Amino acid sequence: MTIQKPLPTKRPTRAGNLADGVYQALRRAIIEQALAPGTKLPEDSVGESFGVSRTVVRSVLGRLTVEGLVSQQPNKRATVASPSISEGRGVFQVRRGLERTVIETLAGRLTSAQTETLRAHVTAEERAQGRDGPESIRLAGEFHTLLADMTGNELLIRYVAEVTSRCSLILALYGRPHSSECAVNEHQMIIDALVRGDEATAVSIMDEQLMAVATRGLLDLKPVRERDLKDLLSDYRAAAK
Amino acid sequence: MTIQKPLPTKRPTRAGNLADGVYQALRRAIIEQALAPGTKLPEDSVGESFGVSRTVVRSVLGRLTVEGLVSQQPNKRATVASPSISEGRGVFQVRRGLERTVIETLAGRLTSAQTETLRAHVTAEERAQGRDGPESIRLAGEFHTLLADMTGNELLIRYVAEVTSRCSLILALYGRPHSSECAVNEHQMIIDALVRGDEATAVSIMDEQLMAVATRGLLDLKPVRERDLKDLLSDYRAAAK
DNA sequence: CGTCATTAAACAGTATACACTATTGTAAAT
DNA sequence: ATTTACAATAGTGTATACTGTTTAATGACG
Repeated sequence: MTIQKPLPTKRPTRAGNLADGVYQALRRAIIEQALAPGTKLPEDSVGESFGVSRTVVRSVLGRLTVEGLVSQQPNKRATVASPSISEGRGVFQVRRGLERTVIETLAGRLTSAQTETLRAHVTAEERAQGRDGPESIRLAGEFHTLLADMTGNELLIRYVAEVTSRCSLILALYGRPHSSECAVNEHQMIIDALVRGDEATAVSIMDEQLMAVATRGLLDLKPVRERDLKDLLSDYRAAAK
Repeated sequence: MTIQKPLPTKRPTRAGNLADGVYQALRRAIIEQALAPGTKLPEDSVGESFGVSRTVVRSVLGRLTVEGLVSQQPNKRATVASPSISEGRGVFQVRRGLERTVIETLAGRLTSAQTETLRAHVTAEERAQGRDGPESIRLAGEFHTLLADMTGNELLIRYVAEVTSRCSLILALYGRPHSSECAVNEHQMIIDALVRGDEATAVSIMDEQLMAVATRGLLDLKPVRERDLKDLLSDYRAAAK
């Protein structure tokens, strides 16, 4: 039998779910670039910094890995994911398909309350437009998850949230400083089309916009930035082996 | 300090990754209905039956929960998911969108080797058509994941695999005994359209087929079957509380 | 008999211990 | 000086221990 010591400064596990909190925090940290892609995430250190044990961190890292924000390989430290450009393109392509489904589901079926919510959001976007980059970016992203939420389709919501967060990462890596002034106006047009049930128009605006972001706006630019050096080297090494 | 006992019959952890094995096994068991929807999955029992500890089981259940094959709520036992009809519809809708993206990606871009593989698969489907339900169903499903694989889009592959497996669950719950004799022919037509780059036709056949499965073929039928009884009861009990 | 309270058994959440693997630093040998 | 061997370190994989919560069983009381 094992002899136990009194556990001095240990609170007896009050909360039901530490993992969720850590998950949210870590996720935000990654999306908002507080943790740059490639950053090492040893379970111990992360655990210490959140005041939880490896068990919790481990489950969180697992979730984030599934979502593509963290990459893990066996017996190696987890790192903040740093997707390649082609992965990035792939994510954007899937996103286009998903958002089209969102639009199709919503066209002509928005309640007035929902319309109101959307218009209010666009107003907020307009207000934040001139100044404050991060805020503006966040709002632009939220427009899409907001739409997805309104479908009430649980899976669709999850997938859109996932691709949206991955796109944030990708844009941070490969996007040019800032090129989203066009968004607000188009968001307005999407809402209008949605309200009058003009599915085709809504889809085409949305698709166009995402397409633009994925190609002209961002990915085709210069992909090499400081933090990618390591990735590039590893690619070359693999090819040379 | 804690006093440790010698750990008598403990093997020193040979393998690097038990979780993957258990994951595969459990996943198959669920998809193939060896574990019916609603089956309780206590961490201890599952662990014992696979000869691993709760730690491993826990991570596996987490993964499966994300994929929608298992459902978990805090402090309750995990169960094999038993999606509602409306969830089912939602999954099918997302699936339609994803598969459309697959078709669009592939149209006019199939290599001859890929075409060969697809035709061979359809041949296998034809052979299995008359007899052996399970085999036939499995092949019909694999046609879709095979297509997805050919896109080379990692995320798309994962999503299609996920919705496909969820659809298996849903069909098992709400589908009529067997109504997939139409599939083979249409698969052939999709390949043809894909090869000659006729995106519109390929999309419409695929979409039509999935739509048919999701509405006429399956979901609108009688949703209540024996194994749902327990679920229904639990719903009522919860509502009555 | 049925209903509610009380207790016992399962079970999940979390932390920690130990085995194993990868990485890194360092010194010997060429 | 460069490479190889090996030890020390850091980190993951997994099992187990313990605490708190849910659920089932038991019994008291109406």
